[in-house]
Amino acid sequence: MSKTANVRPKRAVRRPDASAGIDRGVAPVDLGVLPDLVGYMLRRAQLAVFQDFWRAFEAHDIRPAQYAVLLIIERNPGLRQSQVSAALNIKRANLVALLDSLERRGFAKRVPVATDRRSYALHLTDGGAALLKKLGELSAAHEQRISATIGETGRKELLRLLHGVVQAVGPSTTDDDES
Amino acid sequence: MSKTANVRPKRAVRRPDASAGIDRGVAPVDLGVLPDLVGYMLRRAQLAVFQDFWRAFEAHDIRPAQYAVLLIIERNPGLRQSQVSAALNIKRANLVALLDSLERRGFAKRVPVATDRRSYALHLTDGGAALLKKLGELSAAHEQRISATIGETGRKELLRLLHGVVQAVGPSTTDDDES
DNA sequence: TATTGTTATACTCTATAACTATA
DNA sequence: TATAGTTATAGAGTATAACAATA
Repeated sequence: MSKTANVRPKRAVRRPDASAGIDRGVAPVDLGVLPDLVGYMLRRAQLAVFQDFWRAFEAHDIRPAQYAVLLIIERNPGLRQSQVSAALNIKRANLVALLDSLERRGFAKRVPVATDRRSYALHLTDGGAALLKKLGELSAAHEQRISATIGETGRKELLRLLHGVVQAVGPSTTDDDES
Repeated sequence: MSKTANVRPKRAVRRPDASAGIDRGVAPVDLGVLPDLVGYMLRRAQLAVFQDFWRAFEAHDIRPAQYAVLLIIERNPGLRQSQVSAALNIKRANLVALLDSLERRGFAKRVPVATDRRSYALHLTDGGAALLKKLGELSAAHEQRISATIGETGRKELLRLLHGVVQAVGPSTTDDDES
């Protein structure tokens, strides 16, 4: 342990006798090892990326989880709620309101299944398909904005590393299982 | 490394001959482009890593945000709450309860500042310093668990890419500002 | 008896406004 | 007037338990 990366010389907490802490710049706070902790940087990066995503999808009032659900329904027409729940790590109970919203807004629909009247087959509406077409463009631009900062090579490498972390460190929470 | 990645028995969704679909086993859900979206993978990775972190720090009942606050106080003794707030992207209002908890448990303390009676200088207690020493070991082991999956080189590279993303895509929300 | 979708509920995080006591 | 810390509150996101209908 204690590779103790860059030990910055602690910047004196300059504090004038009156007020005016620092001219007008950034806080002189030393983050220490935090920037070297994967968890900390993952959280910061996730917040940053989600913020860009949110801004891009704001006009359509679609959030990450909703986009993921739409995408998975598009790719797997007829999917059941429990399957979406398991695939995306969303509790069955929490998926209900999300789908209610998508259905109410005319993007997705629940179709009764003749062979199993407990469940519904999920499908996109024409409006939902059209929406996804537009969102796909916004998503591509969003990804490109990321590529613009770390390069497309860096983006691919980032994805590769994230997959490695996910697969090994936390193979997802086995989802929904309750009771 | 993935030691068999213990795949839960996951009762095969045994279902009559009705809707054939796919045989037993894992969910036959196609995630489509989701695994190629940085935002989606960042979220999955963050959840996975935080889960490992949580398990590691569980015995001490310390969560990521609390650990970050303790670290930053250790590195910058005498820091004001507003500075911690700005540095860690935690709203001033939300920092109060967090510090109350750390203070109540004897890990940190608020020391009145003679020159400005509105604010407090934050310091670790001896107990807090001792705790951090122990937590540092757990944190190092936690990072090593990540290195074990993508290699120490991969971990370093991951950190580099995450920094790139954070700096360019979202230089943090300028924090607390309200009103 | 087990599963699907559902409701109700609770707990954590985060966000905003407004208050106090200082400055 | 502006700022530091605080309070209260609201909103997401996520977690569990229990129920009805169905398998």
